[in-house]
Amino acid sequence: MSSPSPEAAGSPAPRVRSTRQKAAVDAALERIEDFVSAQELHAHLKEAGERVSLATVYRTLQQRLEDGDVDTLRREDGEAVYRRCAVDAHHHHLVCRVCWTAVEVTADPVEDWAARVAAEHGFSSPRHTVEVTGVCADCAAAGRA
Amino acid sequence: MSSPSPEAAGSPAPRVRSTRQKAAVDAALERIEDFVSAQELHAHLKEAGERVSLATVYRTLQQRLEDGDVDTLRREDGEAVYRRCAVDAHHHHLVCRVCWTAVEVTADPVEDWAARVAAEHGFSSPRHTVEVTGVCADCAAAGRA
DNA sequence: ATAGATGCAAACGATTTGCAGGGTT
DNA sequence: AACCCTGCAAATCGTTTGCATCTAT
Repeated sequence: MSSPSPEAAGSPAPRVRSTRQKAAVDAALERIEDFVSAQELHAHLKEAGERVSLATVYRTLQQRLEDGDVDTLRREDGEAVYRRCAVDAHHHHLVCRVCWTAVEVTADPVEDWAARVAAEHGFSSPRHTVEVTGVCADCAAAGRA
Repeated sequence: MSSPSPEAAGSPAPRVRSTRQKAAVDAALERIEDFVSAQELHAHLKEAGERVSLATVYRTLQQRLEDGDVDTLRREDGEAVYRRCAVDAHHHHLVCRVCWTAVEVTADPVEDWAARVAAEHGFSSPRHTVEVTGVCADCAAAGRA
């Protein structure tokens, strides 16, 4: 369902071109350490004199996302925010009980909770196991639930 | 900054009315255990023959949210999903790896986290397993660690 | 009778996309 | 020259809101 991997035969070389606007977006992402929305990033660029259309900002962010160069998450109001990727913490898996598809998820709240309860009860060297399963959207839609 | 608390003098009684549509929304929230978006909830109602406008569903959910009757979070695509604040406090155990002493602990943060990650990724019927182990204070003191 | 509630449709704000022209390779 | 990329505007989509009407109280 993703990354069909490179081409089979002698295929068309790097099909992605480097342009002024992409460089501008990358530079901005580099400069801004926090999470920013596409709109905010666009405003930053405009303010800096960089002329890049909002559509291009969205398209570039989408690309960076696919390439795993940026992280994204939703703000409470639903706006998506991005940040250049800083690979971190250990994660757990959310597994579909039907097709066994697994999604990586971070479990910071759980790590914290585990450490806390252990500490609260005087336990040392805490260790934990966490497993979350469910029925993924595809399987549910296909009635495979 | 909120809930100005009841009225000072002899003021206008309960200003919120109970209506057929609010009851329908509440019933649906009661019936549906997982997180649902306003649109989905609206579809459920329509399918069940309940006639409630989408706008009213949104307004009612907003109210329930302000009253703290429902939880909300954003799905990956930015759509907001809601769930009646069910405090189904089931508990887990903290086990000593040396003497197998077990302590009951509540894991609300974990329950919430599990439900949240499942919802955020479109998984339904979430289920989870959590195990925390460590070395209890006694065993550690006795050098049995 | 009165003020809150509802339905409908228009308004909104974020994000996406079709299309024609422009720039990179 | 070939094809990707960009800009612009129109289209989507979830959610909010104005307004006339309805109804619980």
